[in-house]
Amino acid sequence: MLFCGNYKSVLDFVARQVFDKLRKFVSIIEPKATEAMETKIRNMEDFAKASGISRPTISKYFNDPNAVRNTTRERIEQALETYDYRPNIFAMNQNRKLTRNIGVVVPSLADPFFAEIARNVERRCIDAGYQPTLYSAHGNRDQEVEILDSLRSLKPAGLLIAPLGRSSDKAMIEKFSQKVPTVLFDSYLPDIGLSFGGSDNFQFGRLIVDYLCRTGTPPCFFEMQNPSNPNANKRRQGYIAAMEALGHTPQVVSVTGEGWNFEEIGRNGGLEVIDSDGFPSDTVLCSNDRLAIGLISACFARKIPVGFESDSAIRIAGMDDHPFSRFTCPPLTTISQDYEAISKHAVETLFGNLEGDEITDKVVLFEGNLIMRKSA
Amino acid sequence: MLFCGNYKSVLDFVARQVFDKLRKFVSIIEPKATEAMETKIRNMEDFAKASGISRPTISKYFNDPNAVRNTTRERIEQALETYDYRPNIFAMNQNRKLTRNIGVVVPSLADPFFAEIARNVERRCIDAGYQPTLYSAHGNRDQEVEILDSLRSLKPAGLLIAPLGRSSDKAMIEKFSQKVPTVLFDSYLPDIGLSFGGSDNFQFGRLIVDYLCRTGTPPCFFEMQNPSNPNANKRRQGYIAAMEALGHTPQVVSVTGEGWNFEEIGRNGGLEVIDSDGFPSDTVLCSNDRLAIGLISACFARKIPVGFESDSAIRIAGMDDHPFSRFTCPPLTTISQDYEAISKHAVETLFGNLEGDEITDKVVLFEGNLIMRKSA
DNA sequence: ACCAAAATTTTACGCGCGGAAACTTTGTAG
DNA sequence: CTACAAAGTTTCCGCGCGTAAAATTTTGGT
Repeated sequence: MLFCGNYKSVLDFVARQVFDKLRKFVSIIEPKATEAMETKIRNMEDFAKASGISRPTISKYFNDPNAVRNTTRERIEQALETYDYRPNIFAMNQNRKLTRNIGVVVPSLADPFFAEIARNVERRCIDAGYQPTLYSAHGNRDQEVEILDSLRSLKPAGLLIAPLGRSSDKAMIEKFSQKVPTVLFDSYLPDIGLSFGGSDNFQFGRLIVDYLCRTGTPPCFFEMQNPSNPNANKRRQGYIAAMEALGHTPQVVSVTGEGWNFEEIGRNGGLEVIDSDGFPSDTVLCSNDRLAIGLISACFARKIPVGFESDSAIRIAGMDDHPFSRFTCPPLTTISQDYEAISKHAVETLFGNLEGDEITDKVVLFEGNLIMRKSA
Repeated sequence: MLFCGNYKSVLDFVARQVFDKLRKFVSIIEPKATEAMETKIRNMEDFAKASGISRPTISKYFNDPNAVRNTTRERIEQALETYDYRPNIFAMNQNRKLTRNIGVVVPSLADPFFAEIARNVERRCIDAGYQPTLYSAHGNRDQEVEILDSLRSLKPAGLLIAPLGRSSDKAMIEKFSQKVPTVLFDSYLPDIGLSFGGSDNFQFGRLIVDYLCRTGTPPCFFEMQNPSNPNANKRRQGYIAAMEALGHTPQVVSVTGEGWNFEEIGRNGGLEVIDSDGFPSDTVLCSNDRLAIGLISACFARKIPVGFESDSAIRIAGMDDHPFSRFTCPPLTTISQDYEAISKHAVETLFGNLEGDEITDKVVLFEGNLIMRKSA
């Protein structure tokens, strides 16, 4: 017999011959083989040895499975199933300039709206092969700063942040965004980050004012005096513009209150208004659903029937399509935010940029949809 | 002049003399000094050099600030302010057997109850000098498994988990808890983890049944047919025991529904019951507040007035003191869970154990308080 | 069957820190 | 002042992996 070819193919050939000869003993051999498999894989080197592939190649595979040849990838993935090895993420991230960590920051997780959008964003990050870590500023400027501060040491590949808004430390966020690719969502901060994606809050006003005027008395606008969220201002402006376009006089009712307990503020503010002069219109458009929930609660307390039916005394509408707004009494008419579109924009813009795409739009606004329920 | 003492004290002496001579130039020197300070501290070695303390001591300080002498700690902390260096957490955790990472896992962040308790737990971890990372299983068994799986690679010092409950992969959690100190909260899994702390759901039933019976018709019990959370069973049992103790016949109304959309389930189930035979009592105790919110919504849809007043047709009570339950129409009478006590127990038990304390109680139950509002 | 291009292997170094060992300085007590 | 334990310093090694360069092998197409 003549051996031709490189030593590897010769070895392959010999190995196959030997294995065929030994096949009848396979039942005896196998227990030993599994025993050998049990030898703990402690690091990439062990795994490389066990899988018969060099460590640098394994390393390449974990950084990008497509960076290795198909056949190699298959061999690695097969070995991976056998030995269930996973690289030490601390050692990985130590030398890598760019980790696959993504910081996800929202102003308040106690607000189901943000909980929902955070969930959506999180899922998308994981699906894209990144590792999101979720943070909530709990409505607090210092905590937002603290989060960014501790985020630095995670060397994140990117940041997806819904800023607190007015109370954010904009300089801090801007500084951070210059080091780490950052995409904003929900709440806009001028000239910060790669891009911003959120709802067209101005359009919200037009949409719902049109509807409310078409079906009854033109609405007044119910809001917090010093809204922490810039969206509230856009919404007020949208309301005013829409009213004026229709030839009505805008009427804004501002109530005091600090912080993020919007339901509480809406309720207390509502009670105050009701107990003094009352609302200037029998239709109240609230700056957001949570205020509306509080206001509905206040109306109930004062036995004022809410709804669009003839036996009702007041119509109330909100904005956001908060997860709970369909369970208020009556269910809340509102404008839905496009959760999916917003989270999709944020994630895809960030990852697109990380992979070299150009940013096409600095600001992307998504339209809301009118959700008609019983309250207005 | 004669120099006596070791070379360090001599140097110190000389340095002080030199410095005093140069004091008048301090305004000239300082810019240079700050310039020197700007020399980027890239690692612990640089920082050690800059602060004039050896690297191993710096290392000790970061692992436990109390492990170094007071004067040394002050010097380090002063240098820390000057140079704002922070150790590379990846390099730190690579060699340390025990990180300061704490995994915090809740079944669903979209539920404000868990959002709230998670916030509480998070805060306590940070205050204790640990680094919590928050995860939500989103009501999904696979995601819970996935979280624990990816948590492994973070080498967490401990795990604080509110399991999904019935649908949890108990074997997985148990296996995990044998490697990582684990404390359960909210939802009990027998014989898993160091300790469990949660509400005494059995007592909830007694408390509210007593109240409802004292003030009106004995309640029926409204629940999901296959509650994913074991607390629901305890609550039913508590209801039944309390009713029997008072000589009443317990009546349980179970509605179908899967998942974590409790409001939806409560609403649909409520509509179904109302539209067929109606509830067996004019007082309905709901297994949790979210079901109650759904039921109130159903009653409103059918124009059934809810409340304890004479013009009402049905009384509804819940359990949890959900953040929104005070804004329902009418505000929901319920049993409050002791968020503070539960999170405190979880955190303190875990950290106590990490620092060598013995576990005193495997199971700790906290009593709820009756929150009387208008709904019952 | 041959050859250039692509992929893999070999070899070697470094990241930033933890931690051990042997030694020196410091603080405190007798 | 001496003695001694505690704290700090020096020196060294290793963790698990990224990454670069050079050598080698494999691949795909002619």
